[in-house]
Amino acid sequence: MALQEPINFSTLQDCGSCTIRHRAVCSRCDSDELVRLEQMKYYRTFQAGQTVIWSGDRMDFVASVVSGIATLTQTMEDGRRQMVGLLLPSDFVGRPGRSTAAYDVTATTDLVMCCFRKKPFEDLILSTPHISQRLLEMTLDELDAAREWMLLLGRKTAREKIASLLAIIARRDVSLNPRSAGPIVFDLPLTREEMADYLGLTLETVSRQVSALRRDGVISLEGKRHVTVHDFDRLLEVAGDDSDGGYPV
Amino acid sequence: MALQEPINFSTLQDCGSCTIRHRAVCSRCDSDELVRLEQMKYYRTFQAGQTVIWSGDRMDFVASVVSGIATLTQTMEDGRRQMVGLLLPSDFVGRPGRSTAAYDVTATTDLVMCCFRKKPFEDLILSTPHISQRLLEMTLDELDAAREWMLLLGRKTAREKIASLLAIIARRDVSLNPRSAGPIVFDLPLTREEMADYLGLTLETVSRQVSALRRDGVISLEGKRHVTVHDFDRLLEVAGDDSDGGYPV
DNA sequence: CTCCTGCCTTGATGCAGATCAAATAGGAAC
DNA sequence: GTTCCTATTTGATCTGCATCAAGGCAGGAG
Repeated sequence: MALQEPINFSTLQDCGSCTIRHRAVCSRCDSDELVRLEQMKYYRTFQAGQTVIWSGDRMDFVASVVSGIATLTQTMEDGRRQMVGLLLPSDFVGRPGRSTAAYDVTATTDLVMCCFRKKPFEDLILSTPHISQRLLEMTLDELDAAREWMLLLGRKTAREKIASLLAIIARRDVSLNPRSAGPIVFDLPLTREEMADYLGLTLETVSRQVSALRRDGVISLEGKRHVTVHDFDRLLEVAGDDSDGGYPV
Repeated sequence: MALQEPINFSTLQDCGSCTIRHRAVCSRCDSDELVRLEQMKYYRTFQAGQTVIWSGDRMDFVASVVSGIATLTQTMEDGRRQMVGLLLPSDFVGRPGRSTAAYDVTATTDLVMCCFRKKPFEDLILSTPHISQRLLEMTLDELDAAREWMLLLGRKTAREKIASLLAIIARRDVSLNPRSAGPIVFDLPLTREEMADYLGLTLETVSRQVSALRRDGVISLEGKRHVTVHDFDRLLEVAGDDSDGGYPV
């Protein structure tokens, strides 16, 4: 994989100019609260493919994803794997009050995380409602996302699953790089195998269904990762979602 | 189903003697906070099979399940259904800051809920960290449960799914009626169809796999609902869970 | 008592996706 | 350029669960 881009840590140090400032767990903090957070924070970087932490390992920090993408996966004894979360910039990792990791956390792209030592962070949220309220809101959002994913895993066909995943990635991409109209273009941040682990499929089925969506004109592919969605409503229709589910925002 | 048992509302009115006092969203409240909650609370009862609220409907309350069992389900346009949550006594329903229900909520047994009008409740949690902290903790637990369910839906076989569901119900039953050792006995609170909706299966497959577990001696059945688990570790093994996943507590 | 009705079981068959196997494409190292 | 090496595609076959179709059973109404 590519070498890691150099990180400008001097820029990172300043919460006020942080790229996830307005969306992360700290988004509601006032300047006093930010000062306290800045004192306990530190950055960690991981290269694509590296494991951040293994399920069951001692975990003495919590963190926000600053840039890059990480995954949460569960593994059964015989090796079956299920991804249970996709962590994007501003998403939160770890659980106050828990001492070990519940899932494997892996960097799928180069990754920068803003970490807080767990004990000071736990103390801080007891006295800082702005943080715990935001954390509650983010956790409720994750719970909704997990439940939407349960519908996908339990009831959707392979074709619908692939289309749903593409729609989620496309929606996120538009929210980061808004454009007025026209086709949505993005790079898949996941390998076929990672997509399979997320969707409860095999990588062969993923590959076949991606090819089928290309054949049917729902998407175009350049190379294996670069995707063009010509008609987002069509994609949502194929995904089995209510087509009034809202344009990507 | 049976007629609803009479509810003794005079007993219910008093938070101090409430059966879910120590586990619900109010568990950390001091007596002053309970007084404020008592002023805004009211009880609602539902008969088995009744719908509490439909997805998309306006929802101007949040609530705790006091007794009975409710389900959260999502439905696709063509009728495919997936249960995304099982609500047991002390579980919380609804989301502060959201005005409509995100899921269908249905009573599968006779049900008593302790409801709080949403606006006063939202105001209260802003000033009552005991409630919002407990709510965060409960939401994080639900998120963990949802993620465990994602592994089940995405990667487990039908047989493992059934065994997993039985293990969850058995575990809950032991936690409510602890007994030192010996077989675990309980009644299934769900029909075969509800089990299928929870597990991402058809009701026929559920029926077949329950019969198979009976044939193999993993469980015994009297009638269709009364289950005996002779060896909990054996059940966990069939469920594909780490056998050290902890004895029911 | 008999007849419903809702819930459940069991059997026969079909198919979506898994599994097994092989070929191809695109980088990176040399 | 050649040689690996990994990710991906594609093909052939298998299988677990869905689907379609009959009954069976228990409880309530008459």
